[in-house]
Amino acid sequence: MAKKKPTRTKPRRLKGFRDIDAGDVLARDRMVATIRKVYERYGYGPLETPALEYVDCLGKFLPEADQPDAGIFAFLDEDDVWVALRYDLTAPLSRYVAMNPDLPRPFRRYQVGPVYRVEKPGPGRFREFYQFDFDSVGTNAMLADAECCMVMCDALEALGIERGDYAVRLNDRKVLNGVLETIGGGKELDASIGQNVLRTIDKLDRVGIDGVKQLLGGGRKDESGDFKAGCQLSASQIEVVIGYLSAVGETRADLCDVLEKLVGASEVGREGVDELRQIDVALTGAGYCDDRVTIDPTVVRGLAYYTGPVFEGVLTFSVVDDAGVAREFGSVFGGGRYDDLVKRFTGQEVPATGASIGVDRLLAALKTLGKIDTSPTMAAVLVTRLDKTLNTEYQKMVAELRAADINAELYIGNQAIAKQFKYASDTGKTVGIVAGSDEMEAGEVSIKDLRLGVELSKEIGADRKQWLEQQPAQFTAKRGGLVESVKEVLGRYGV
RNA sequence: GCCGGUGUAGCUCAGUUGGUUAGAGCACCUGCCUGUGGAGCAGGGGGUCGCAGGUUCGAAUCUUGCCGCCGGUACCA
Repeated sequence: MAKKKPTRTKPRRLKGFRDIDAGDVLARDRMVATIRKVYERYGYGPLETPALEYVDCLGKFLPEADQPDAGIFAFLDEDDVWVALRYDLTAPLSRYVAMNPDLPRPFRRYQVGPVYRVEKPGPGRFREFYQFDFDSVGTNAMLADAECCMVMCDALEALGIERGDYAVRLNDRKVLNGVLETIGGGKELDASIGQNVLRTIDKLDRVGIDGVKQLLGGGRKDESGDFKAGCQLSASQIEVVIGYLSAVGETRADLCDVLEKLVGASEVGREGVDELRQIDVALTGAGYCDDRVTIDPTVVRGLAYYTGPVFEGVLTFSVVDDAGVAREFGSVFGGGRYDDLVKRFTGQEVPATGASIGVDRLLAALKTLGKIDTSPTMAAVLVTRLDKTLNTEYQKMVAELRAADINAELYIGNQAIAKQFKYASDTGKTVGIVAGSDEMEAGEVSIKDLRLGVELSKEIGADRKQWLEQQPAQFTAKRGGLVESVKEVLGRYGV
């Protein structure tokens, strides 16, 4: 008879979710700390809201279907009410503002945390990911939007990304809408067609200008032979859109002049251009010129809730993708003005504007640039336990080191000394301390430079015995000089 | 969601036209070496061949369905 198999639980992880190891957590914390300082320098303060919200407050409840929108993680709570994990930090912010009408306005806050979406995971794309937002609620002044652009610039520069390696690109949804009005012949274009046109413009960087032309018209067949139906615009309408997308100007102000002509008689269009002009003036006044912030008619930023200016921070240096093609790293910041978000709670217009960092993407960028420390270990010193009857003494040693603000770990496993050194090595320690009866009698400790040791070990030949006797990376110190000696070794590596 | 690829040990992969007990390298563990990380040598653990069904005397291999992963596409607050 076959042995009965124990039923074991298979370790599994939810699709699109990640375990984040020490190096990445620490790197992310360092990055977040740097950005937080920039936000605070502008006067933004922190806010935390819960990960779970009532679905209707997130604005994703479908009353007809009597259930939440697909695309969010939702469940019925114990009272049979739909509850969901937040899918961004902006919806909770508007809920918070609506619940706290006495907040001084403009209300300015930053928030960092994980958000959740039920989407197909892809490269660099997860179902749980971090966002880091800052927003100003309660002002319709374009100064606020201009400031968002400045904050993005400052944050990227604070992270060590050099001017020229990034750009903030600015546009205005009202200008986009003005163009749609124009091709509608003065009348409002059918909403779904308008959406489709915006979606198509959003694809510009992937399908190119010719692809956009095809998608605006009859449709497009891609490399795989897949056919995608187009927006069915007329040739003259397409021309207007393409003309708009190709608009250029020497400066932001020049481009505004060009855009003004393109939107023609459209009132929203003119309004949008006027907003861009105000932002330009504010930015120029603050010294943020065209080398950092440009107006880019191709920026759409999804179909979201944006009502006015939209902007994105992109990294312009190129990276080689998996296919071996060099391409721009892409967008790491995105944001814009959303004037209608609080209204659904209070009925009052509460103008707001802000931006959000894709934390994971930006972190990936910093890693490829080598601009972030990803060293995983927190510990610097391992005190080994050669002789288990000396535990008290070992504990004194780590206590002394810790009191001197040195990260010190006492080996708490049960392995022999050889394994202890391997452990020290595997966990990235810089210094190993050994003290057996020999040392104790002499009032000494042995201190080993583990990093030097690993270098020297490369030269060991067959003569292991001699190597062991000499221990060139090791020296003895007076027991009383423990802290000082450890500091000396750590100092060699700037730890 | 749709299209394509793929799934064998912790990792990277072999596994010939279906045929004994499924292999290698790396990693891991033990010993040589009970006071020192590497190398070497010797040994060891670890796989219901993604899951379920079908064909067959016999399936990792052929077949169907499902799932996961990777890539593209759609969507993207």
